[in-house]
Amino acid sequence: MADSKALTTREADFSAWYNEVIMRAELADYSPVRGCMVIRPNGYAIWEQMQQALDRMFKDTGHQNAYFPLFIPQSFLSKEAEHVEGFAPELAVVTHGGGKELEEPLVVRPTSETIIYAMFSKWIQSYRDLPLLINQWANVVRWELRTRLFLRTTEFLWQEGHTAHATEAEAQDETLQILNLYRRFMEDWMAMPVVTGPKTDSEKFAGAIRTYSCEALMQDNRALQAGTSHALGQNFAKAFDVTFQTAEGGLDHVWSTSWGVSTRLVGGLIMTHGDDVGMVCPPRLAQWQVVIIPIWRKEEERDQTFAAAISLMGELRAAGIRVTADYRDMKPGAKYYEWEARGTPFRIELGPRDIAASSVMLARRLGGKESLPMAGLGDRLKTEMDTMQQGLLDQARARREAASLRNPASKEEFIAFIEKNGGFVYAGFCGDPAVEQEIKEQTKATIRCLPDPEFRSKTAPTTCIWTGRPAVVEALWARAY
RNA sequence: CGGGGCGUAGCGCAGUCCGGUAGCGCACUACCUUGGGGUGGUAGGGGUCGCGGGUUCAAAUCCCGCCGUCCCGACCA
Repeated sequence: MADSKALTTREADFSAWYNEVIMRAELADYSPVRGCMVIRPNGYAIWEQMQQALDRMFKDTGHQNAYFPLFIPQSFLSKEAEHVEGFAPELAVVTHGGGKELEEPLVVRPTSETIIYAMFSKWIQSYRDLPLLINQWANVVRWELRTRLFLRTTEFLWQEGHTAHATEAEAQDETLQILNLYRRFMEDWMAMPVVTGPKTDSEKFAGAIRTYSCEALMQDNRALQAGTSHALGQNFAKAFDVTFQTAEGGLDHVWSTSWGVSTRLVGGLIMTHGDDVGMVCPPRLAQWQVVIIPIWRKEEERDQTFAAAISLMGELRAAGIRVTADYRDMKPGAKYYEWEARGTPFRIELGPRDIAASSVMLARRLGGKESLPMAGLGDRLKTEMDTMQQGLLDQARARREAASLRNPASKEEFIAFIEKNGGFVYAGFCGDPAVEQEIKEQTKATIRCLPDPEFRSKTAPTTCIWTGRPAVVEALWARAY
């Protein structure tokens, strides 16, 4: 511990680096309850920005928010066979209430399909009630064996959409519309490029007929499942008797979908953009896009500087920039380190020299410091933010491509690449269980998804993070759409 | 549940082999100093050394038991 202020580098120990970034940026903390996370104000602010952006996108596509109970009767889970089988091992169960043992235990929701479809069956009578497009912002609990801050915690915050449709085609459109919405959010707001596509049967959601996911590649070259969208077919409709009268006068079960993203996205943001100084937050999701650091030597200078900072802050806020100022009595350098660790995109240093020259010193989180005239600063900052937002996306995409292998010539090349680099391998070995098993055992690689066409190699159709002969991929892919 | 590591101040750790006054860094409190990249100084607060038992004049240290926690495997938004 020669220098307790030095951050572990990503290169040296990614996991330790990740935890240190979270602690330094004061994003989250461990709680007294094992596996549960306390989200601190800085971390929650990022989640709030995400919520606002996503919520707007949901509303724009006709979805409405609602809220359903935290407790679900245990018997509800059992109504869908695959669903209960998938979630049983990770349920938290309430057996006592009001000092008495309950007649029927209540599970704390691991996801809300069951309670929501129980309600849908009361709400839906006619094809005129469809589609029913509902979203819920909520917390859920899954008793995972091993946890990591933001990425896999016992309790987490998320958004879960649940929709019911009259036809399979319409439900399928919804599933893909949301997948695309997620992708746009992750790329445009988080500057986190993703590969989209259907999951294999073994990886799909418990109870779904098809699962689509957004897969991102982190800086340790490991994949992160950032969001999922499920086509549930009529499975839950049949289990919960969600029927409607068709336009033709018949009776049918609805076709439903469900989809969600969680606070895991905050973890993804850290692992995508963070550097050896700490967090890097894309401007569009930053609580504070700009922080003003007043600098002074003497009392009279302080008053003058504070006044200038307040005035500048007012101007920038009027221009629609999220800006704050740090008036604390600390050395400027100490403040710089703190705001950099938090990931604040831009810092404005404002001292007597700048005020005299009607200029400011602008420092970018990604590096580079220059003196700019105070006039027109708002417009300049907006340009800077656009540049940074785009730069982060480009950088992340370039990193992903550098860590991707397309069309390995042999199983051996595939295994060697994964073992050496990790990353995404677009290849085609799935369909041969023996080879799949061998790769899994030797490399711990798994099939993330069967990439949508645009992500596949131009020379040959492939799948993401391992797969096989194009023909096999084509067959799986055809079945998924 | 299998294999391994660790429990000492809020955090990170030394001390344990070889028993003898409870330590260090960061953080915190007060004052002074400093202020365009973590300023320096002085003083200070904070511990049943994970829990229980045993050996001993004497246990953070040795012995036995228990508990907690972290990492690796099975699970995973």
